[in-house]
Amino acid sequence: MTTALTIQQVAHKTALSVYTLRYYERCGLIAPVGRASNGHRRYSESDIRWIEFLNRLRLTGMPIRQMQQYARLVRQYPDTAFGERKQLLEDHRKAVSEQIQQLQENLAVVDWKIQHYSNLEAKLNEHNNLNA
Amino acid sequence: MTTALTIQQVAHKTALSVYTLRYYERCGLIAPVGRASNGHRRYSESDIRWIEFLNRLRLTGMPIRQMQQYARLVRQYPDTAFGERKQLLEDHRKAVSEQIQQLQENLAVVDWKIQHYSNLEAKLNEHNNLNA
DNA sequence: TTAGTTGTTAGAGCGTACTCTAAGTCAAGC
DNA sequence: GCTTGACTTAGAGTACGCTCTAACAACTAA
Repeated sequence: MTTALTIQQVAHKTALSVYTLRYYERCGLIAPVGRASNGHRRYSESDIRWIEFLNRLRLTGMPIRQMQQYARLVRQYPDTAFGERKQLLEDHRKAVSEQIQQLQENLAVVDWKIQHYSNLEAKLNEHNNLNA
Repeated sequence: MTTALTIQQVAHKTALSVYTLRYYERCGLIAPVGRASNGHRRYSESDIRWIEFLNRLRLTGMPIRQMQQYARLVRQYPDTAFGERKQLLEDHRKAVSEQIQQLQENLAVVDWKIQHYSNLEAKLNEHNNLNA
């Protein structure tokens, strides 16, 4: 028996809103999901795996356009053309690595500023002590 | 002699657009900049240092609201209350560190997928060789 | 039977951070 | 004097990624 989850359950499981799940389906990020007899969506395990991977891409800042391109490749050539998909992911990995690098460099400057404030505080205290 | 730069020059130097520079001034991120006799902005070196630090905050993803709060503190208490500013930066540093952590974790999953595609490609090639 | 819950759709609205437009000013060069 | 170009302003427009609304459908429990 395969578990078929409702949109609410998937929203909880993936930390995406039901709005977002429907939105992603509308714009082709998620292939049309199966339906129960009443027309309600029922997500399969493979739907959920796909959504979870999408979410990884999203959380690394991949724009929706690029996720759409990736989704298109997967659907168009399910069992071949890994190269193109791999290339897309590798380009993204490179971009994210560079972003992490940038974040670390900029964070170092913020750290420097925090240290600067610590020094100023220390001097202020010293001054107060001398005048006590 | 202090160098006083035009908005164009500052845009080049900081990699922000002239629109953005004016926008930042409008919304209080940058204190009103000095003017030439013709009303054109002239940025001082300390203006530029401030803009460059703002840019660091921006590039680490600090929202404009928070930068406004920081700017307000700096202008309100220029020579005291370092504690509050320091706290703001420390909170931000924590948030950015966690974001970097998250990015690295999610990137690891992307890496795993890339590796997966490499393996599939290798199998595909092997198969083709056997049938050659 | 009726109220309540959970879903459906198309399409409108929103928050963020810019980005651009329109109309005008000012100084320099022809 | 006139054009050109760099600037000014207030305010409108844009791109992105959701987020919500309105109107309706289907099922359940009282």
